[in-house]
Amino acid sequence: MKRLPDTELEVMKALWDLGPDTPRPLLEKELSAFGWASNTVNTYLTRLAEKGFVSVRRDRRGNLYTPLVSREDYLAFDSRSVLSRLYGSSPRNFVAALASQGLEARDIQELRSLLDELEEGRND
Amino acid sequence: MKRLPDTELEVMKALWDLGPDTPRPLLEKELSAFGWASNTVNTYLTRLAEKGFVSVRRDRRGNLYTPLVSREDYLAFDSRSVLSRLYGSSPRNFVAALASQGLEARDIQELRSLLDELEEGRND
DNA sequence: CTTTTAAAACTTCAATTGTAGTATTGTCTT
DNA sequence: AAGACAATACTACAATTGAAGTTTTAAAAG
Repeated sequence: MKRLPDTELEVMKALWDLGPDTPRPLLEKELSAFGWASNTVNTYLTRLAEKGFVSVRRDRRGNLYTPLVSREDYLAFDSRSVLSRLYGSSPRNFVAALASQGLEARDIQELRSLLDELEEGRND
Repeated sequence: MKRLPDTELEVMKALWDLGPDTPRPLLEKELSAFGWASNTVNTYLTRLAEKGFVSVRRDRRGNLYTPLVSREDYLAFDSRSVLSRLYGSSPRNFVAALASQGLEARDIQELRSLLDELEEGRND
């Protein structure tokens, strides 16, 4: 797997939200906030297809796009990659970097309950 | 602040480890594992200087390089940037993505004690 | 003071990314 | 079937990145 550039990632996020066999108009609507020309979205989709991240299926009225890499798989890859690049592969270091600018109480609570869940699973 | 490309980041990491006024030979030794030509390191340093990430001081025997952005500041920026790009700005989501591939018990312990420290600070 | 030479500056080059224009094609209308 | 039109494909182009070659500079050796 390879890290995707920011723009292609935004397209993937839209596709993950919209599910398989997304028609182009729907996708463009989802991405409208970026203000990209229609051709621009086209380019990103082509590149994602070349990289094996989406499949394209031809339909009478237009193409249908489907993500070939799941959000979960990409995030698993990306999060590890981030961690090793700058944080010595230590999750603690990453959260500490975040916390240096202050963390919301809610974020801390969420983390804590996630850790609880993780340890639950471990003790089965 | 702006995210740095991978190679320039490696140079910054070396400079952060070596401290201010690092002479070139020392820096290159630190980076030797990458197998870059000496000229290549030069290029990266020039770019980092243009971007305002390092300062260069001329000395009789050669240049001395000093990081202008601290590791702490860069990590604080980078960690937030990562979080917002893909994790809905939720630290929990990031750690959950990591955990989907399994987390070491030690990592969980470290996170937990970090959270404890963070809440200590908060209750002063 | 000239020569050598190591360091640093400047130049180059291909691949990737951000962005969109032009060309083509396939479908719907008449 | 011919034309209109919209959707897709192909081409373009500047900026950035990864990498290193060539030129200049300035210090050390004679």
